Amino acid sequence: MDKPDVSRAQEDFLKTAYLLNSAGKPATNSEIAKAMRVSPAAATGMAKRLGDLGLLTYLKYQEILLTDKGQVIALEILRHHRLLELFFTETLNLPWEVVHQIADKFEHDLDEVLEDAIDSLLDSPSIDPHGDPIPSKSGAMPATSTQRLADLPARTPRLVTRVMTQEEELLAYLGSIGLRPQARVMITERKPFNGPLRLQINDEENLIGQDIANLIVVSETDAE
Amino acid sequence: MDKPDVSRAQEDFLKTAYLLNSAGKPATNSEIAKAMRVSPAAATGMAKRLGDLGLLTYLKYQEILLTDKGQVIALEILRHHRLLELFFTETLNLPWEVVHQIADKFEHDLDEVLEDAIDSLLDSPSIDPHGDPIPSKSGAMPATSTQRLADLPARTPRLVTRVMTQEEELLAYLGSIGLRPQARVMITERKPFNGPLRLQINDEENLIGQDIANLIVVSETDAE
DNA sequence: CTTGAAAGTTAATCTGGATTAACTTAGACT
DNA sequence: AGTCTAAGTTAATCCAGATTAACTTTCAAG
Repeated sequence: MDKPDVSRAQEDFLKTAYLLNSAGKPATNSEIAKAMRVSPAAATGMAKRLGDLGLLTYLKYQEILLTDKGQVIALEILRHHRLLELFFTETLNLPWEVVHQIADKFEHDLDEVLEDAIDSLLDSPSIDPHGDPIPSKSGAMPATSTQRLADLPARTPRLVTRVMTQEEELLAYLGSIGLRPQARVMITERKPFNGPLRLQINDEENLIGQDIANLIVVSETDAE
Repeated sequence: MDKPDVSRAQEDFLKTAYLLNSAGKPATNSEIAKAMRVSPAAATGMAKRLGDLGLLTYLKYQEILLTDKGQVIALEILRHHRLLELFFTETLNLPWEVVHQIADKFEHDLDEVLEDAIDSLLDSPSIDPHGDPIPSKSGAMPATSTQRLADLPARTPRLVTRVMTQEEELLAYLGSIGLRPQARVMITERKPFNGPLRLQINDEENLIGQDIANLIVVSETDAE
């Protein structure tokens, strides 16, 4: 198996395309350009290059689709990213709102020796500090719940499994009110017209808006 | 204080120049090019660019000299490198012969939050696993012994303080015979004409050649 | 004080990745 | 069907960093 030599910019592009797809959005040129904070023209150029490398299929004006080879690389980078996030929170007690940007830089340079050492230190983890699934070394993505807190009926106790944002200030806030993976949550009241939710978080009362509730993923079955 | 935005290649160049100097060699174009594994022409080009940035003084056909600003950057990178080496050996039990190449990649991306977290986890260490001094955050380089094992008189007990190679196989070998920082060493016999040395390493007998003995730095005073 | 090898520089060229500006295409809406 | 806007592409251009090939300097040794 030949592994084409891929630059960081290329890895980032593949990762971005993959993440858009897995968020249900099509990997269009403009979305990718926006996410990578480069001009649309730059994204077009990169798509062509990666198409030539056989890592994605690029057809003018069409959505970009990763090939198997491209997806393997995207998953590898994602695995690196999430392993690193967990590693840094575990070993250094760094708060969950800072590890994302750190991992973004290191993910491209994580060689296999280090990857394996981290994996075994952490006991082959399957989720990172935000609850995002960590692909296995073979490229399998662990299944995750799709139940959003925003869609949960009232008086249904659940566990938070995932918090789907990387915004630093927001994460800091959510952490401060205990809204993080493993927390027990239950909606006690829903205000009408998509109004705020009254919540119990580990037996503490709180109030959050729909936007935030939609970022919180909870377990699909009752909390024990 | 404005920090010019410096690329990895530029950081590597500055680091290389600094290391050559501190090994007593002049930072000449060819030495730098050789150490960085690029063509001499590439080194010339880089020297010009860094000269324009005010990070070194470049005069045609002359030895390269880092400016204060250039040295600050070199020391910062070196600090990152050595902190990372220590961090990875400590947290992951990685052997000392593998951490160098890993740190070479990560050193450019170590941001301050992470640097400080590592520094405090490790209790502001002043040497890395090879005994190389770790510059302080303010840029002070800890003093180190200059006594080479190769120059040590016989029957003089000392402690190994530093092992000056990054060659993987050699480090693995030296580690296997216990020749690493903190080991007690004493030369018991010197064969003539720069011949091999008979050594006691932590009370075990062994035999090494001059070349290797010259890479081993020992304490300047007797082992306790 | 010349000279020749080693060191260093310059010139031409390449590539990846980026930009802006101008043009083209797709697709929803009248 | 025609048209307007948003999305996408192309073209021209830039820069960093690299290469090879050809030239120039330096300096030690005769």
